[in-house]
Amino acid sequence: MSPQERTHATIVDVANRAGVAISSASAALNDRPGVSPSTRDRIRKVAAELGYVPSIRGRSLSTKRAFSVGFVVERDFAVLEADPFFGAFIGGIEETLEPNGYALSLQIAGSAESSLDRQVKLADARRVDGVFLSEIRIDDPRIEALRTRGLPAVGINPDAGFPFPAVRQDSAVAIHELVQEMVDLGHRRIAHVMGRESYVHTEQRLAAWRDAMSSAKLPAKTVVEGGFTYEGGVRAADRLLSRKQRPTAVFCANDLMALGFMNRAAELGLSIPDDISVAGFDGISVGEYIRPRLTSIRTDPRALGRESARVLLELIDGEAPADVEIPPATVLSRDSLGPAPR
Amino acid sequence: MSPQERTHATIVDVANRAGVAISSASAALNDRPGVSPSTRDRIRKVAAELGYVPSIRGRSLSTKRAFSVGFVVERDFAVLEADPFFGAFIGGIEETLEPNGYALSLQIAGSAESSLDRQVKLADARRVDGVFLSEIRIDDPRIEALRTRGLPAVGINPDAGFPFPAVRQDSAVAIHELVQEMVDLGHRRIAHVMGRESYVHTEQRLAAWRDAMSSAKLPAKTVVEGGFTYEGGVRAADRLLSRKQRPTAVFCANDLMALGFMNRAAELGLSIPDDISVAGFDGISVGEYIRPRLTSIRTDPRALGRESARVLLELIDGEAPADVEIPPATVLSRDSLGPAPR
DNA sequence: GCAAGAAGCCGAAACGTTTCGGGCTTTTGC
DNA sequence: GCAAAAGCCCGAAACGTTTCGGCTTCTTGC
Repeated sequence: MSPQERTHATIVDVANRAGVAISSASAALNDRPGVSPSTRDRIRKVAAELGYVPSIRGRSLSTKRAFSVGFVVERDFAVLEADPFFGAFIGGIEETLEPNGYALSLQIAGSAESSLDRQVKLADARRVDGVFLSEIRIDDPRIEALRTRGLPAVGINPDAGFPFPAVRQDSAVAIHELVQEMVDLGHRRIAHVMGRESYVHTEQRLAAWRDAMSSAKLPAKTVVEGGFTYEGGVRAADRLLSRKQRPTAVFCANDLMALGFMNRAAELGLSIPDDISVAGFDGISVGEYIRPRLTSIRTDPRALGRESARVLLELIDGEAPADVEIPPATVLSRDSLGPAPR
Repeated sequence: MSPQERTHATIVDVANRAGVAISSASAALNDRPGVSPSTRDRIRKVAAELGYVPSIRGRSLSTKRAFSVGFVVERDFAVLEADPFFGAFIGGIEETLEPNGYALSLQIAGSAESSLDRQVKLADARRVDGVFLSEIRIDDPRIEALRTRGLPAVGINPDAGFPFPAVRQDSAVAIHELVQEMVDLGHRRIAHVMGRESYVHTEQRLAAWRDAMSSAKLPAKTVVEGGFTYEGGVRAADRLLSRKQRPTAVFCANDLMALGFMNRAAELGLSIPDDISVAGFDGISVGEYIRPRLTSIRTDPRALGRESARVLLELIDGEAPADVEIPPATVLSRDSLGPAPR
């Protein structure tokens, strides 16, 4: 069986059958002026009869548009697997893309280099009209690559000075609230398990925690890196809980690390939240399913996806969209936070 | 900023600069015969200088190929979020697609109707050369839609009689082993929490469980539906554990339901695995992170993706690939299985 | 009743590639 | 030394759209 045995009706077929020029058919079908109501109807009817659907290929070539946008996910498979951001974000993107006749070209890259490479290939082959930039690193090389190519891009939670339009969801306020909640519960030694180094969102969460600590007049010294993985959380627990003056509360930069931390703490004989309080970030559904249920910070990846796509489409249309700020993340209070032990 | 301000080098530019005809440039760059080594080199050099990358658009139109395949995911967001299949499967697809110059067009559909609709649109607009068919339903309408359109497709774990090439991973053997393990531990009343009705994989797992039970000469009567969701698992626990003669072991058709079941059982004062044994299906990483760790059945969505893409590409190339069977799923023994209470 | 304008329609070019048939030149075989 | 074959290269058509300038025909305003 050949790849395309059944041949599709083209606009030429429609035009012929309706007895008009191709240009008239095109105008009629695209709601452009210059064709009388009666011919327009006739053309429409013929098109429907023939089951005509415009070929995105011809259209692409002619309009110099791919009608497709790209998203290169750069994440370890291990992390990806337990990551809610991914699916929800894409779902949000789709909400905007679909009604606009756009499709999403998704790629998964294992490493940063390959991620850059893939992004570049998408752009150079003119496969996409624009891309989403997520999981942004400090001095991310993708930014420069995109810039020299003049490819429209939108950043998800980038830092200040980002050269493309951005969509952001503030989480600093929620982190402040969370820390304040800990303080109100009597905690004074509050540690942070930070994410993978050199990621912008790692820094953002770290900075917010630091600010919150200093607002509470507490030292923001106790930080260990957990790399956003479960195992990182386990290691962090080992490191933090072996200290003489161990923290009584821990804020982990994502839920996966919080899970690892909790499990290791339990293995070490500590009870949560009686002996130690733990909070995560992301609000993944699994946090609801474990015991104690994980207190976290709820973000809205779906809205982030929806808005990013909207901004990207505007950018592709030649507009100059302003940055978008969606409603801030909120504290998701559950059971892993308790009063500080005395 | 216009969508395409920087203009890419085309094959015409290459041909002009190299002083040859376009057809020669094309032949040279595509390793086709009919051009001397020296001119070939010259053309290649010029192409490199100009940073020439063939436009997928022009190529698509000319070759009648999209160089892109489609995958429409039809799943509730709630399920999607905690689902490992998705990310790993796509990762596997990519492993095959990327070296072959193909891209993946991903869509997420909330409902079955919309899923069909999206699939059809992808096909009719000639956006893709083929599609993956996953989460197949009994009498899935997508099959017919694909058939009438003559669009290449490959099925993931379809049932017998599926009209397109298929890639399968057997799980019946593993389910047999799992049930046998339960029997060996003294269990006699073993229940099944099945997935969402009318899905092929729901039936497959149910049938395997039934077979295993009958091999062990046990009645395969106790079945409740859990719809593949966490809440379904919770409800299943309510239903099964309120019986006078409650089961001592439960096999859930996915891990998410097993999680719900375990949590509800714990809430009802039952201890796992002392009072009741629980097993899931999928082997999601979260199963490792909860206590007790969830015994499950490990599948290999990554390999499934990799092989499906391989088969799909062959099919697109006009070959007639045979069905592929990847190594079977295995039992992932952890802590949620124990001896039957007496 | 007539010039000017508008409306409706058409033909052709353009987008970037591949492919095919056909000339020209060089090599080969005898 | 000559015909045949091979090798190299070229021009043009085709893929399916959109778009633009121009040609008719109709309407309008006076």
